[in-house]
Amino acid sequence: MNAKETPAAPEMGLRERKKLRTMETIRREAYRLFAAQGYEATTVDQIADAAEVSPSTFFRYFPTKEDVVLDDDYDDTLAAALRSRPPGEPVIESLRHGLADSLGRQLEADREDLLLRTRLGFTDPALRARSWDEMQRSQDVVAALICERTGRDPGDLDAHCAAAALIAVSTAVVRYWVEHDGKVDLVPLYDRQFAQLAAGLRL
Amino acid sequence: MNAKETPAAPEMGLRERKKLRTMETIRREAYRLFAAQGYEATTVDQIADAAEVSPSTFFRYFPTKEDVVLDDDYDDTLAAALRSRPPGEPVIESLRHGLADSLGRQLEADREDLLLRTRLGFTDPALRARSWDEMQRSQDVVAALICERTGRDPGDLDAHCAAAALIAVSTAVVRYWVEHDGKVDLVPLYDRQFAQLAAGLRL
DNA sequence: TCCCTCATGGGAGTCTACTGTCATTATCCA
DNA sequence: TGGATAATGACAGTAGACTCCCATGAGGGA
Repeated sequence: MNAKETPAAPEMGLRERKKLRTMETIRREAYRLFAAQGYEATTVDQIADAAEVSPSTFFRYFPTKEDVVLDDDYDDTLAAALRSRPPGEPVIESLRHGLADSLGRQLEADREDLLLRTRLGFTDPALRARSWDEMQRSQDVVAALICERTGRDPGDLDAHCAAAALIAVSTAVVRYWVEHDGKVDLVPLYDRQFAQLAAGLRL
Repeated sequence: MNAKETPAAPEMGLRERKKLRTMETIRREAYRLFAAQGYEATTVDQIADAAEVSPSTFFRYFPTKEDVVLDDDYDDTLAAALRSRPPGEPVIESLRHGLADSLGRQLEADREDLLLRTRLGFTDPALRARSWDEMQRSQDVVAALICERTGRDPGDLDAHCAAAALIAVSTAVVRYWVEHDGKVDLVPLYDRQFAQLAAGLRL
């Protein structure tokens, strides 16, 4: 998921403001096309056309087509959110709050955009690899937190499995949210499913 | 993961035996090259060369390069394994046995091959999308089983979250196995981690 | 205002997955 | 053994991602 671009600080010149605008336009048009036709079916030329730039310019802004859709710092956000929780708290609680916080903020800011991007991540084959990577990274962040708090060494299997379960559940919740067009409230869903996990999945 | 090809039933003619052998050769050489240079870096021409066929022939056997690495029926196997368990059993138990069975069989048959393919699925960016899909399908199979056994409707979030957690844990276990070069015993790891899940991840 | 820098467009070119066609060669069957 | 059938190879061709290069024109500083 993409961090929102810092919107045109006043102290920068026309040149840089134009560059920012161009980048935003390219990204916006790309997402629009991806949503309408799928990622693979959308060519760089189409994106460039829609954004009214040349294909050369597209590649000056984004080294590859995939990069249009990349978000490097989601797990940093998550890590930060987690670190702000009291160290004595059960990990599952920290994560519940951490996710609610970071997602909540994004939801208020960009609801439609978030929904669109998340849906793309689930539905478009070529983008699922990306989502998987993000999931893995989040999982590693959570595993690291667990190890840190409980004094295990970083490769500990228990920690990684717990992290995997937690992240998988939150992903499943988000998937449910996407499949219901964002018309359900995320946070109570999280609460319930995390509680189920803590209770040991009696099924 | 690919099902092992049924190895040349005696009743088929030379033609078909040759076809099977060609297909196996292509796949084997492809995996060898993927392991050595990565998936993206390996071209179809290289695979064809290594398998001593023309590129045309490659595409006659595999519609796309990705298909070389595809396994359509892993989740069928899983579903079958699950269905063979007594319906009264807790789902977590069924899955534990189902996975141990199906994996156990593959382990005895193709240990090295399985390790190689699984590792590729984790490490190669372009193949991770595949792995994700397989995970999702397995997850849906498990979710379906849960719904079936507990009389929920198929979209039920509780069921999907439970399935997600279970599959995520088994994936994490397999990942650990791969990262330790297959030198640890899978089954006891499964047992322990599933037990942790059932106990509610007290961390 | 003048010059410098830098974003841009255009075009030519590469690489690789993938398609389609046709002649050749190997198996199969009567 | 001979004719039908099926597998193959060679070749030409398309499409799309990505690179390189060069001319042009729009900001920006003096």
